Amino acid sequence: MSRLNLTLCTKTALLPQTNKTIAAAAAATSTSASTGGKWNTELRELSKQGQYSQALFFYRQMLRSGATPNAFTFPFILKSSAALSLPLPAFQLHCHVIKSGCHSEPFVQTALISMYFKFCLLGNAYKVFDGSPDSRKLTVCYNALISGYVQKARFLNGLLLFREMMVQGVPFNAITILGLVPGCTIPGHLDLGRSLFCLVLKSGLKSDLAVANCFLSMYLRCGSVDMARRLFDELPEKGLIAWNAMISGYSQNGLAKEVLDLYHDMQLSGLCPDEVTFVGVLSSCANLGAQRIGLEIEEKLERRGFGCNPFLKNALISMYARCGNLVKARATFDAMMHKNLVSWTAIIGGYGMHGHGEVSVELFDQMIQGGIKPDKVIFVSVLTACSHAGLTQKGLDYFDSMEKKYNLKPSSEHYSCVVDLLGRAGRLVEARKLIESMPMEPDGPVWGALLGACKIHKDVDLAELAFDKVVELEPRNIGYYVLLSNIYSDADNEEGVLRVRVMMRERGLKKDPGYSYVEYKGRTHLFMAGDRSHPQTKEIYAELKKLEALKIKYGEQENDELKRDQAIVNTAALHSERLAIAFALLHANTETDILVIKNLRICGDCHLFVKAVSKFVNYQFVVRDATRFHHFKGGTCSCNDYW
DNA sequence: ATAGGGTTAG
Repeated sequence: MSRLNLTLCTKTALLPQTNKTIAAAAAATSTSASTGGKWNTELRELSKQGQYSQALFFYRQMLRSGATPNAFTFPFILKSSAALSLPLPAFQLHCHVIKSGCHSEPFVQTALISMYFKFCLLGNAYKVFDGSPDSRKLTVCYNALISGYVQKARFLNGLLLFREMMVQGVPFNAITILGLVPGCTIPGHLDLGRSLFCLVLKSGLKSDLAVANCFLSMYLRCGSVDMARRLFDELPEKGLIAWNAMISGYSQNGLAKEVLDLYHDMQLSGLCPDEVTFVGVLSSCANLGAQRIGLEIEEKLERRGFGCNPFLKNALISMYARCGNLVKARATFDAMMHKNLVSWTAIIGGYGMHGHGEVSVELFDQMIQGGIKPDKVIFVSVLTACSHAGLTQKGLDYFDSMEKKYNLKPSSEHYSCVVDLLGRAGRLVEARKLIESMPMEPDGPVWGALLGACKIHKDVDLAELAFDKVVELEPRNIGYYVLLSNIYSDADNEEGVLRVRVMMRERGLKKDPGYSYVEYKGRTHLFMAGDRSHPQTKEIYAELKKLEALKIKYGEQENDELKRDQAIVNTAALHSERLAIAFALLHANTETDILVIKNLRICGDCHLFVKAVSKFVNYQFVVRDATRFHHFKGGTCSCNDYW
């Protein structure tokens, strides 16, 4: 009889229909009511598969059948209750634990502790730990407590407990470190992270892959990219997670080129990228305006069956939006079944940065109508959209609604948006008043927004005030010096221009050396003026010569406008751009090619240069600078301003 | 058999 039961159980456990599983298992076990064993096996399966509500249901059946839960039952049940965010059963379950006399079992205790942490009931969690003298000898209990405190932003409590462990002589293990280290990412604790790292090196845990990955992501989250890279390079074996951590860490720190290089290296190493990898890579494509790589990745995603991953969908929306392909961004967005706040933020921000503020506002209202609650991040997108589209009143209304309607405290980032909003509209006095009314200390971007507005509306006096403030806060941000210098220059104030220049020299600030880069086959190629470091330098310079030759061919034509362009090809753009374009021409050889070039100085002469070159070729150029997308085709250019 | 953990979008 009992053998028959066993087969029944295992068979049904494999069925996807859980209700059947429960019924069958319940029927099967009802004959041997007092032994918890088969119940526990079933509970483990349900909990493993994430079917938590079924697990709880099953537990109730178990009690009804008269079986007694034991120390092997509760960990599953407590975990299920925590996963379902049902605090009421949590207390009931705690009572059950006590009733069945399992409360001093270490595994049950740990499960109780972590359950209480999931419900943010830190006091209750600590009481479980404190209430039993044995728990102070157990690594597992400390582990649960430490990781709980760290996850609930109580790093200090976690640290104190870790110290207590050391003092008491309780051994720590890899899990202890994994729980504690993420807390070192809060500002000012990196040194602590480093000491922990030393400790781990001595303890022999360094060979634990998870521990190494944990430190890796700690460094990356703290912005210590170089340190992270060193650690990464030293890893004896790099798993997928290490690559992913490094790639998304670069991506979050704005090192988009490094992301693409690393993605390339990863493929060379024979590892297969997964969803997490692609999220990081796509977000870097967005930053570089590298739509073509983005498109390739989208194809790959479809092939790999990652088409439905919401993280990836959102990354795609953002990538297309930031590359200026609003049509595709919108199509991706519209096709998404379950749009979340991030999806909305991406599309709203996309329209905003390309000057379609009205669409952004419309979408935002639509989102609110749909019952999605906005957060601080989306307000930044909406406010920026309003200011770039000149929707001043609308923006002010939204800003007002943040606190009143949605109980969101504006951060200084929101203030800088509104200063920008007012400033662009020429309401400089109000902008300044807003800054003075801020509940927190205004930061660089806030004063910078005012300075930018002064440039538009030619207010030299206010500009000087804003500059004094912003330079105090960000003395090494060269952009502000350039801005003020331009303001003086617009006002024909030669003395002012000179003063700024002297100031820059005294502080040792130099304009960044000009560089340009082109993306090609998943890699980004960087060129500086006079650069000969590229492996294809020879060919590139040859191509450049051919470009010069074009001018001769061109000069034969009798057309004034063309002659002017020819002169520009000849004399204008800086060397780094020429190299980048020569490289691009060298490699592009299909008619549908779109060359995406990110260029920091696609202004004036360089703009005309690319325009002239595009007359000679069948390719399209998309050049992205700090403020616009420039789309060159057949000698014409259309610009999509962000602003 | 059972807890605790490393990588993901705006």
